[in-house]
Amino acid sequence: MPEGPVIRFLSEKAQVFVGKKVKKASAIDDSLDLKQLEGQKVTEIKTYGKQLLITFDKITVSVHLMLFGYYLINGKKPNGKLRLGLEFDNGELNFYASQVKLIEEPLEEVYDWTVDVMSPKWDPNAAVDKMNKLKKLLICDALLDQDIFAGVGNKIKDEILFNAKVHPASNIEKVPDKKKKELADEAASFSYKYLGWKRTEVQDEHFSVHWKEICPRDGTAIEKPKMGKQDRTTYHCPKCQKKY
DNA sequence: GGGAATGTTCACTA
DNA sequence: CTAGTGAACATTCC
Repeated sequence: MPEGPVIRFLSEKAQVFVGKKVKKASAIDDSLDLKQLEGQKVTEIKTYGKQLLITFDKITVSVHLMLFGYYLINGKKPNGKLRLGLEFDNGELNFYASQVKLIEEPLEEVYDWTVDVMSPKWDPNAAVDKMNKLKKLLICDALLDQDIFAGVGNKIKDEILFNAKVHPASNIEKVPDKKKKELADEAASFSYKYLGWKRTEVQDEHFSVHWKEICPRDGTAIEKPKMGKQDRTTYHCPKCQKKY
């Protein structure tokens, strides 16, 4: 479920709970003091990268879906392990297999929205500068770095590189700055496109390389080796994506 | 049963 | 101290 645009989509659907008071807050375990949320009014629901932030007067709940997380609005999974369940007068919001945290510090101290590719504050030039500091790493690692491209995930990474015709195993130092800027811009524009597809309930038919077998540009067989620092599956066309 | 897959953090080693 | 490695967690599907 969980790349930036998917979380943004969830956030849009969850806006119906903004301004509502939590009737009941619960979870399968009591590692978090969720009782303090009961009776509190939701002030905002927004995202930072792949995290959903539900803010209250003095506290924020952050939910990260990690790899397997999922949510249900106005529904419960029969045997699911509830990681966070919030009940309101007009419905409920339930999370499973997620990482839930309570944040008491002001959000501006915790998050830098210039790093979030879907934020109005997103700064692609700063991203280029940060990529240059990674030097010896591969470009595919840079795109997954949440301190540079918050919200970009493994699937989006593949699509960005394909659209910019850059080979994932390219050396960061060798990729020209102009091309890096193109990647940064593509990170944002692809994320918004992805969000648009989510809104029309279309799933992944719009992807060009990820999970594909043949390059839509030249018919070459797509390769998908594990690559980079994190050894992630990386779909790419060995022919039309240039290796720097 | 085994192995993957949209992700991240932390303990441990060299 | 730092960089790198491996484990851990969690779920569903084939």
